[in-house]
Amino acid sequence: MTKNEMADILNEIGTLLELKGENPFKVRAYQAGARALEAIEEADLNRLIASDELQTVKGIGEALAQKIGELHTTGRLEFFEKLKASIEPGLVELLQIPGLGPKKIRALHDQLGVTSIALLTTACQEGRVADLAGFGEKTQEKLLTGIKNREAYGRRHLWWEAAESAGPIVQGLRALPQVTRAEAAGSLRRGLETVGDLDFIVAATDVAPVVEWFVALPGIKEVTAKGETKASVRFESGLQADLRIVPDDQFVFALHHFTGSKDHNVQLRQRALARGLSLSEWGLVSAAGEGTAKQKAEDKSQRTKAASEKDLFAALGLHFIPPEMREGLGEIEAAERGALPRLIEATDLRGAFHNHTTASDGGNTLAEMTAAADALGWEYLGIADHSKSSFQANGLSEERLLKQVADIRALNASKRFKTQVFAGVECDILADGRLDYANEILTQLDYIVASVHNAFAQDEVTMTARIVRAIEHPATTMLGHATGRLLLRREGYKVDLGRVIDAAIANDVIIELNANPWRLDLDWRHWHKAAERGLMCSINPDAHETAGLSHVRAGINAARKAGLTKEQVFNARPLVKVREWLEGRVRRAAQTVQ
DNA sequence: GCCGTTTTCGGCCCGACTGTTTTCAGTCG
Repeated sequence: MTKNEMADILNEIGTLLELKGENPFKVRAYQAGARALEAIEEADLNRLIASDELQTVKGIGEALAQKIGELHTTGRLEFFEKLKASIEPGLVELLQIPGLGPKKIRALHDQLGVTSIALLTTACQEGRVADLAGFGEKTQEKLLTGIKNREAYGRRHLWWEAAESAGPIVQGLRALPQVTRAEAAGSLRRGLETVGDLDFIVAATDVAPVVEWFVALPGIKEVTAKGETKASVRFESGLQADLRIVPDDQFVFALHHFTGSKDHNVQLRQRALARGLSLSEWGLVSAAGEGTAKQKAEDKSQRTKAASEKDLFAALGLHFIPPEMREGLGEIEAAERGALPRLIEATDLRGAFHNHTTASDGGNTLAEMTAAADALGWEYLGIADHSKSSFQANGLSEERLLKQVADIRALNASKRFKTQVFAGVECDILADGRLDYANEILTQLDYIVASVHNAFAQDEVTMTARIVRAIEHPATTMLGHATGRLLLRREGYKVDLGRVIDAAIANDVIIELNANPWRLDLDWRHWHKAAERGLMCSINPDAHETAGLSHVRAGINAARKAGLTKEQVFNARPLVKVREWLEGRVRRAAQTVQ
């Protein structure tokens, strides 16, 4: 059983205990244990279990260590199976309905015998829910609506699409006369690959007109909350947006609060408490004395001053933590040690590889793509059209590929653009791990992106061996989209990424961080440790048209979440260095294959 | 269930909003 499967079980235990009405802190302990488990490297985990040291991991105590050990050795957990058997399975899905938590679900179950969404629907329609204590007509109606819209409401949205929706709203808010500052916060600001809802934090001199403007935005389907400091709306698209309004001198605290993940915020508040301080979205105040943190924060003299988030972190003895890193994955400890990396920035990129043209399935010609890269100020652009086996994508025959290489050489010689074009190919990794062209073709190119485009259903051992074989090919420069996943649409193929990463490091092969907003593959969660071990990253837009070049922005988000520096990203290097490195690879490949 | 530079027991982040209530519980983030 893999560690992620074990973590899933711990999370499920948490959910089941919650439904049983268990102590919420116990529930949280299981969830925290699951996260702690996920953060351990597979190899370290085996060692920790073998040496009986799992309890040294923060968040895992005696009980969890025993349970993880049982799962690891037997693949089963008796406690879990008994727990599962003791709860109606239909109750778990009731948690998905907005407005229903464990307490209300228990009331519905105990008093009305509700054990599924179907039975709840009937009970609502017959008016029996409204008669329960703590429920009413409105609740009953809300539950019916929630059931009806469950699918659309529960859906997450691509970061890219959420950012496109949020941009105009932030601009509109900033243009209001009452607004002094406005930012989008939440997972959007953290650059997470998918976003659940939008959060807007606004500093304003007068609240009401801002709220009225917000709830009248075009495309709003319903206003779900409207109070003195916040409003919530839901758009036709299913996307929900929350607006929070604060006085200007409390803006920093609110922005921080609604940016951090739940874990990050909990950890930071615990840190504050350990220092005798209490942190909330309203301010950082002394934890001593009467009154809530909010009440104290209303008194300026009691509130720690913070003109920026940097001041807020400094008041807690921390270096500034960039928004992308605020996931509660160890960034606070790193910030305390002053060990946070200097993250790569969008302006560090000097070019990009893995871009398509009309020669295969792209929408723009070689010249148009180059002109677009030139307009972005890029020093170089790598073209990598599909190879011959990708028939569905109009993959290039040897003849067409060599023609394109000649076209690229001619374009460079013409000096029509400042941007230098590298001739490459996105070469299919065939089902047995061979590349899609003979060596004498491959060695005429500047670089090769090797990618899997078929036989996704291979088992993990076969797929891993296939990809490793492609990595070991001397002509391979980089590995394309390592898992083939499409966010919110398709799981990646099964592959042992640890072995793939080891092979890439051993063979000096780059792995791409495919920046297409649907892919973001290899996932940022794998990058930090891999890069520390020497894996080189390339942020590749996989552009199929000129506009697609801008997708590197999404890749930068992911790289920053992973804590990557510009030194760890190949296409942050200047042209001369890149050319030198690629030429060295080609020379070596030519010698090896002869 | 976890954890400890006040604690091995008694805490565990903090606040807004809604709906159902006449002072608060439940849910949500």
